[in-house]
Amino acid sequence: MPDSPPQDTRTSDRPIRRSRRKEARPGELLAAALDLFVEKGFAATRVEEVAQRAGVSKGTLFLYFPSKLELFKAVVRENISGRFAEWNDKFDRFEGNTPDMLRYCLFGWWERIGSTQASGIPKLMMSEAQNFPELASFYQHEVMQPGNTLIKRILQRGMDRGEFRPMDVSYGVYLVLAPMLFLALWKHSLNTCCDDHAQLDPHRYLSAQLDMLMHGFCQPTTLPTPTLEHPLP
Amino acid sequence: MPDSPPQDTRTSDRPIRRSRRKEARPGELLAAALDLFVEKGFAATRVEEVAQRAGVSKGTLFLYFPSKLELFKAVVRENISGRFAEWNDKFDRFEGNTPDMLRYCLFGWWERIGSTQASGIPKLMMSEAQNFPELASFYQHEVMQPGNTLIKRILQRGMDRGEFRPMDVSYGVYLVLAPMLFLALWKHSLNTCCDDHAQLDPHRYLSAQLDMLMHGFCQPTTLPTPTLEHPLP
Amino acid sequence: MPDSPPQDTRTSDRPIRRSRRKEARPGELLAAALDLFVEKGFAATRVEEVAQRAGVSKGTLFLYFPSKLELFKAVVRENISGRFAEWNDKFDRFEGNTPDMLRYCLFGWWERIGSTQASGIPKLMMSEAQNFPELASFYQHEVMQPGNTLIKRILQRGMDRGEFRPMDVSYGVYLVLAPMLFLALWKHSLNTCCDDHAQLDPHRYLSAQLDMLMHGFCQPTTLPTPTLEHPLP
Amino acid sequence: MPDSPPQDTRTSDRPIRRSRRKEARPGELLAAALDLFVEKGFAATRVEEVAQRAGVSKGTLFLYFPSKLELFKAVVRENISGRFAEWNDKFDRFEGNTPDMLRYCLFGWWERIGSTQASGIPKLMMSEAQNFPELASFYQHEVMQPGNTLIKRILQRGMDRGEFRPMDVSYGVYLVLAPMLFLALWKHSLNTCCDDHAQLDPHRYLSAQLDMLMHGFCQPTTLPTPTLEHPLP
DNA sequence: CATGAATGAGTGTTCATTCAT
DNA sequence: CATGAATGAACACTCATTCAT
Repeated sequence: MPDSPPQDTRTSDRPIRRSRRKEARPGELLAAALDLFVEKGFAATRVEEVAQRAGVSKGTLFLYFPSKLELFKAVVRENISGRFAEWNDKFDRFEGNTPDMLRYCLFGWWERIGSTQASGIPKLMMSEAQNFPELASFYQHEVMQPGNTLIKRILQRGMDRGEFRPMDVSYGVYLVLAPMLFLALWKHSLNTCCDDHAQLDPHRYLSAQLDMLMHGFCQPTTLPTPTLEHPLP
Repeated sequence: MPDSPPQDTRTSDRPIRRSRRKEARPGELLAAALDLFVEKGFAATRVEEVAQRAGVSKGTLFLYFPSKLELFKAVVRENISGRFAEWNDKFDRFEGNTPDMLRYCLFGWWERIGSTQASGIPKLMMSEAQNFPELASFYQHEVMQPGNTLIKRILQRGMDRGEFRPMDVSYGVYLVLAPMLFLALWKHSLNTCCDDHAQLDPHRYLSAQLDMLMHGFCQPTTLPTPTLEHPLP
Repeated sequence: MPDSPPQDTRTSDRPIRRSRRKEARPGELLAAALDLFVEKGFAATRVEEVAQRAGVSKGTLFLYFPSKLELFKAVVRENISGRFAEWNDKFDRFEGNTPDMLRYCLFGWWERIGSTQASGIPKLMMSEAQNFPELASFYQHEVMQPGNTLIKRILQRGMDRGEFRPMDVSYGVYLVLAPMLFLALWKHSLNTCCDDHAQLDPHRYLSAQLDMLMHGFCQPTTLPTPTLEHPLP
Repeated sequence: MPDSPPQDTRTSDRPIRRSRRKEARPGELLAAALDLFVEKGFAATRVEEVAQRAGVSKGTLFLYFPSKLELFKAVVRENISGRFAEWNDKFDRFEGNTPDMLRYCLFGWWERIGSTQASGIPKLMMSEAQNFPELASFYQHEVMQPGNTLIKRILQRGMDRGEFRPMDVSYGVYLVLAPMLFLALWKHSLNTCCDDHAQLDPHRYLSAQLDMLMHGFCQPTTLPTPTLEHPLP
């Protein structure tokens, strides 16, 4: 998410439409593609529908993205991988205790990704990875590895500072990912599958899961005060 | 742990030659279909490949199943919905305390479904439900509803017997489903996505999750002794 | 060009239509494909048109040939490469003098290939080889090499028997190919380009070219009596 | 052998700036187009690539040539048809004997066209003519007819002067064209098809073919001394 | 009962041509 | 003059489903 490019300054004397076009087209296509990929999956999404929803023709789409696969990669970069730089930065500058850091991380994820359409991408990958090896390896390198590394760094920090008990971080990662994954799936699949749409309050769910995690992770001395006495209403 | 296979009892009263034919073909087809649906998903599985793997021709498949969709339904019935009768039975006859019942339920699920190919079906539904509404409503009625009902009955039993605190069962259901879902996804997608194949021991994972659940569900007095002091190695 | 396969003997008691179908479909497709490839070239020929002309649907074509490229290869094998075995055989058993052999070779080529649609294939390759490398290497291995080898064997035989002067056979090959190529091009392109359709009698043209060749190739002693005093009417 | 380039004389009387612009762009485009048309054929050449190679945008190309087809026509005019005026002139002023004239004609063709990229155009027409009727008729009128007429005039001159035997000129034309065509094809296709790149020396090939032709065309009295005793090394 | 040949609608991608800037 | 963004028709190939044998 770089700021708007500095060209804008010398753009000022040019007609606005032209310069905005240059930004607008791919953006609209990426948004349409995100929606459709999340709704239907990679294979079932037709490029023509993406183009239509973005208000352009099929040919125009291929002007900006050389293939459906590259379009998908661009969607992932725009919505997920692009965020890791910022998050790693935040990690480096964070000064509080590690349980707070973990809490901050999960809630931050919810704000930026989990609560948006982007949370549909992990769901999508679950099923399409097998059928599109190139997609799988792309996602592995650009999302899973940086994400896992970030979580592992948090867990390691906790252990280094004596806040967390010694643990196998590559296992701990799963325990952190599980609630995120569940929320994403719930948002994009479960609630449309289940007829009684029990309202699952994401913040409360995350809080409860964090509390549970802390019981497993933390030394008794640093166990944070549970925000909620018990996670069930 | 699983009972002796129930087929034997049912088989005795059927004429042997005819009935075995009728079972044999569909049985092989269902097995092949389960494998392929789980591996590739519903849409990406080609009926011809199912037929080939079962050793019959494409035409023969359509002799037994009028469409790809019906084939899928049959797979689900064979592997999941067919089990609910037995489980509801067990529930009715269960005499122990409810935490044990929940534990028994999760581990039983793991033995019969979670550890088998059948656990790929929920993963599959996550993505295909949106594209095949008839599939979604079928799965909703034949799997989600009976499953949720069963879990709700357990939770309700716990509350009725004073073992569980009062709770919103339609929310509690999610907390029970979450670890099952996570294990299924881990088995069928995550471990193939993640490069460092951290060994996730399903039994230990289920135990740990159960302990966490119990902290949330149980009255302090009935809180079961945690099997593991802490869930991390 | 193998004989009809021996299965035919046990076919006798089967309904004729079925067994003939098995032969008929690919045959009709190959014929239609030959016509269209020769008329329009490889790239410009649409598989759907091939199918239509053969009286089947597009899908059926792909039932017999996995791709347009393989269809083309099959056309070439059916019409050209398949003949080389027979010709090499004839060469081995030929007992006359070499000038006669060469004459026999050129006229034989005209009867079997030159005068048929198949003579359009070399023309086609001239232009498509650059754009379809796989096609080029296929043609190189299955047509050019065997063909050139056959001609070189003839030239070598002539030299070995003292009928031909010593020569560089890889150059001599071109002199033999040139009139064949010209006839093929004339048949498939030139006569449609030229408005005055001067009738070029292929037999007379070949005879004249052969006489010219013999003046170059032969020892004065074996120079065959020119069939025509001079090649021009 | 070629004269000093005639452009210089024509250029002197034109205003420099404007005309150079007008020539420069189309000139680069025509050169790029010739290369690509010859390499890939008419249909397979993309106008965008032509523009790129000429260093201009696709839109600019269409500024100078209203369509791909007109671009091709311009290429042909620039490289082939434009030469006929000069050649007819030379014919009118030629004073030597007709066999020499024919020899001069063939070698002149080789210098100006055969040895350049332009010799790829006849090859190209062989295949594309069928698919682009407008192209075929253009080529027919602007190249084939003038070319054939020129050759016919030479043959007729030979007959009129008693140097050549009486012949059907519309057939004789083919005998003159054949070696030119073969050389052009060899240059642009055959040598890239054949694995053993036998070096074909164009001058020697033309000489040999001319000698052969003379045996057919000439009255014994005017039969020119063969330049080479026999055409094979 | 079993086969496998036949179908045809559907999809990702290319490219000549147009036109607003 | 020059650009390059936009278009949309075209095409190879796939696959669930049917049906004659």
